Amino acid sequence: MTREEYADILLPNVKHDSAYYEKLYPERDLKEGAIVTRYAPSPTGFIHIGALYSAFIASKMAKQTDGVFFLRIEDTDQKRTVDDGVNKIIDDLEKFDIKFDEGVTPSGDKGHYGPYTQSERKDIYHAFAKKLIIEDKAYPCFCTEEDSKKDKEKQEKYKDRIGYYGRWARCRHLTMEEVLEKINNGEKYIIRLKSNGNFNRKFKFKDLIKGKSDLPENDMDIPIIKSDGLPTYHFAHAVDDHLMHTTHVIRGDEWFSSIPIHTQLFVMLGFKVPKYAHISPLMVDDNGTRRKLSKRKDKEAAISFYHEKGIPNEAIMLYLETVANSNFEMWMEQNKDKDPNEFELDFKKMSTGGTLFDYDKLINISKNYISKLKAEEVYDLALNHAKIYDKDFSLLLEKYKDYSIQIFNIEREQKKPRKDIAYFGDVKNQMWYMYDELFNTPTYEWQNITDKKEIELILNTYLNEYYNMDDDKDNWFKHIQELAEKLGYASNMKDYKENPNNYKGNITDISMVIRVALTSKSMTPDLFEIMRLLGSERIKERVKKALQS
RNA sequence: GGCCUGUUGGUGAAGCGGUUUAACACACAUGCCUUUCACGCAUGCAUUCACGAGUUCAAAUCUCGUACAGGCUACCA
Repeated sequence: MTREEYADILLPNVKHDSAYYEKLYPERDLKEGAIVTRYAPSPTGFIHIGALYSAFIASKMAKQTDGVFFLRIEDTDQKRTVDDGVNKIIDDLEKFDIKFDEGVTPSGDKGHYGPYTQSERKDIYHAFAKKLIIEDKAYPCFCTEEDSKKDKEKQEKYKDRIGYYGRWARCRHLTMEEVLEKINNGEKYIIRLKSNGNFNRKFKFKDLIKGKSDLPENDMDIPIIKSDGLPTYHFAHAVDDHLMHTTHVIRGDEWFSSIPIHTQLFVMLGFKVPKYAHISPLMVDDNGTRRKLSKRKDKEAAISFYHEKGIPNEAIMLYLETVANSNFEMWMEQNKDKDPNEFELDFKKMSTGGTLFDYDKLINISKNYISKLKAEEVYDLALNHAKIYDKDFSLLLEKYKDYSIQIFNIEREQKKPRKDIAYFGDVKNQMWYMYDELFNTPTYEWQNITDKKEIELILNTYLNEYYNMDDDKDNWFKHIQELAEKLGYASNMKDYKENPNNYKGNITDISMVIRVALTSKSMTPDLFEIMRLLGSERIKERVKKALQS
């Protein structure tokens, strides 16, 4: 029996041979230096921030070199795949403006290097596995789970390296006849690589991010085709990235230790080894120790967490970019007029250790981002957020649209805008008192002056003698100063600081009484603007209300 | 257990053999400015780069050992 016939029995019904597929996927016609890379998730549900991070880096690298970025779905583990998982991934990434040049889309594949879903490429993997069998670089293995468990126990006992290799690779030396007999008996099998590596020999490897290192050769006869006929990750990676002409494999650093397997697979298959860039993971502090951000344990791993808070997607991207390349922030500072997209990411500037996910920093970036938006943009975004997470508040925003925009415009759209909205979930908390519907039973935060009589005196004197709704800001302030003087308060801080004993208090006390009476809060944006928006009717009403409380 | 990788302040980091008294940003603290808060401005916050030894005229930067942390060690990706 020839090896071809033998391979046919092991992997029957393969329509084409590997040469056929090699021809089907020709070299890409791209300019020098163009990066062809991919995002290759398993469809296991929502996308988390770590995945978003690597998808972003990969997409940006392709874009800035006029390369190709494609989406490949790695669904070779059928137990883990989730219904509609693919659409969720595409949806999520779209929100962050990450788009694919080719690959899986909701309406089918796009591009000439498909299919882009691994479960649809079974015939292709089998063609290449057959090639390996014919060349005596792969063989069937009939070991059961029981067998490998026993071997593992022995290996542990004798302190031997754990795994299926060398003398432990018992099916490696089965003769063709023995194999055929087992198949006739109906025994199940997988296909394993016949490794030619020597664990005690090292080879030099250069990762684009991690730099140079010496790695031991792989000597494990790793599975390449599972008993369900689907390939393992390693094998699919080699076949797909070769056929799809991926130039750079950009992925999470948990794959780094599989490099010996992957380079070996490429070489044994006769493929050119691609360049690798292993991204270090985002970490969290878990009671003093750091660990990788976990989809299951950490609420901040889910994209929905930020969505719920109302942190703009753009701010998240800005944050991820500063984590990716720490010189990004400085670049932004020096190129204020430029689009952040013009910044070029550099593998060499990516950190090699795990980065602690810094929520404070994200908030700061978000705050700065929102402060630069126009009032109307803030209104739209706040409304969108409220529509989902605070229906009642969204109704108010819609009912008083112009009024709300004016509130958002206080101390905004100027050189040094107010930075008080960190995320849209916080908007109501900052401006609820501007809506009568929400100003029902406020708790007044009186400061310094708490004596009811004094408060009453200040407010009444102000309303009766100094308040003029038509005042501009200068006159308005002048009137407050006059009020202060009349009641024995210092009208400017300098005088007060020189002789504090000459006064009952100072102008800040007077303003505070008015501020708290009108809003109940001691911290608000500019009082003059607030009063202008409230209007004289409501000012009078609110003063009355405050005095009754 | 084995094999890799990493370790610069509260955090992210820059620096990678000599003008570095270790950039910059976040956080924190104080002061100034301001009718409050915020903004802005100023100042402070690592005498030292996990620890130990070595190489060198010179080390955060090179070498080795130790400790700690992370990853991999599946017919999961």
